[in-house]
Amino acid sequence: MADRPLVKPAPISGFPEWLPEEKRVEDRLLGIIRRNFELFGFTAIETAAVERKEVLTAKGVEAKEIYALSRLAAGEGEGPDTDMALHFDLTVPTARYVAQHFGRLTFPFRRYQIQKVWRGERPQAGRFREFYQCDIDIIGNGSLSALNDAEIPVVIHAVFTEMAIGRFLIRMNNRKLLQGFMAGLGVARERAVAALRALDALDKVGRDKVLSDLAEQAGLSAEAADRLMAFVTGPTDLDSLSRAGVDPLYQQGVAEMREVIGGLDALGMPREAWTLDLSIARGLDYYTGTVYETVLVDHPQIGSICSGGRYENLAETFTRHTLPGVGISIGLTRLLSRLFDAGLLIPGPKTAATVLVTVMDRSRLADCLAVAARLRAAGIATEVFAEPKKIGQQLKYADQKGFRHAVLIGAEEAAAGTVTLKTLATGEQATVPRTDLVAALTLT
RNA sequence: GCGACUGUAGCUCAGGGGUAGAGCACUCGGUUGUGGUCCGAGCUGUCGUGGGUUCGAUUCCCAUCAGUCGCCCCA
Repeated sequence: MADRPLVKPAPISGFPEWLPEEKRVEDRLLGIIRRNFELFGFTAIETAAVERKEVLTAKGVEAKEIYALSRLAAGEGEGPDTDMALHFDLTVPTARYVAQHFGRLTFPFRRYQIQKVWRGERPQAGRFREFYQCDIDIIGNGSLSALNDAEIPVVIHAVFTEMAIGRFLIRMNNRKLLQGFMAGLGVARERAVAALRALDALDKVGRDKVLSDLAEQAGLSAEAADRLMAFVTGPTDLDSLSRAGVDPLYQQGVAEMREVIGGLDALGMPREAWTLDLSIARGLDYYTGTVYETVLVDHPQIGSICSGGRYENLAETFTRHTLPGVGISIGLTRLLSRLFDAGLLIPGPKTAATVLVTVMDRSRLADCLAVAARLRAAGIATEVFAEPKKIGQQLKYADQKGFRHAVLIGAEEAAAGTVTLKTLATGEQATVPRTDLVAALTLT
């Protein structure tokens, strides 16, 4: 037996696995997300874990980010390769889904989607190769009102408020402001992309570094870089913004922003929950208007926990219909791992049950099982300790797993038709008639 | 793709050319039906893998694999 070779159980980097008490926390957060998404009228869909490679690469995503599928061995006359790969986000599958089912969907289409995605990246702190994304998107047919851009952060606000993980801030911007402002400065389009990327790092690397990046990597003149920096760090009230540029694209951005802010106020979004931050650019270049990024105010090192934006034509690679959309994604796995690391979330019980029925005397096992059955029928999650061990060990088990109550049934209780109900946290014990046990547990 | 660091008990880690140790965890006990504290006893290892140097390697060297943390990019 000792000589039997073992396969060493080892973690695979970037594929997190939670312990039961951690998974319970994840499920609780998933429940909050799902409930709030539905509260705003988003309906769940699920797409396959795999897509055809040509679907995933249509948007110019780097191929090394994508895990492709192959079989370990090929059958007769065929190769091991397939044309399938694991999806790396939920936006591309949704675009394909919407184009594919266009005729049977009703627009504006509001869906939410909570699934794992896979990315062929090098893992590091808070960065995984398998993780949950929790997406909402609203997709219009031909057009989509800016009121939708306002509703998205309101949903996110509801989610994070209920999660109670500390103060958070939803930072918003509109890409047309940056792009229009740069057009006004005479910055060429291909340089603007590099400039947006440099700007996005502002609060990470600081003003001086961004200025030098704007000059060296985006090729902006010193004057253009200075004016861009002054704009981005300048006043963000709508009147100031309106005066800051005359480019048509810029003015369109101001108008959209005005509509979004009006919508936020009308929807009852608290002013302190969001801010207009002109440095938010977001890396993905399919965003064309509003962009969002959410951070925990007291833990900026955690980084963005939720981000998204508006795209003018979501499914252009799959259909000739014009389908504008706006959406956002919560990176739940990153959020969870960082909240655990920061001690902002502390795992609780290791069991889904609240009551452990102990077995003191094996000859009375049937009694114990009957009590458990009655509790379960009343909707109280209950476990029976089935191993022949001493009562002390059974209580130790109850303590370690985090049950709230233990039920003890010995000779005295059996004779009197009662049980002893012990509250583990306090050690308090009460003698309760069996017929009152459900009521006693429901009250506490 | 680039760089730095780390692989020794279930976990966190110490050690060091003569086949290994601590703390925690775990198991049992401290008599009858009571957990979290305390005390006692016990169990646990191909020292990541392969090769080289050596009388001898877990220890030194090389390679490899794995992991952690940065950069890039992003959730």
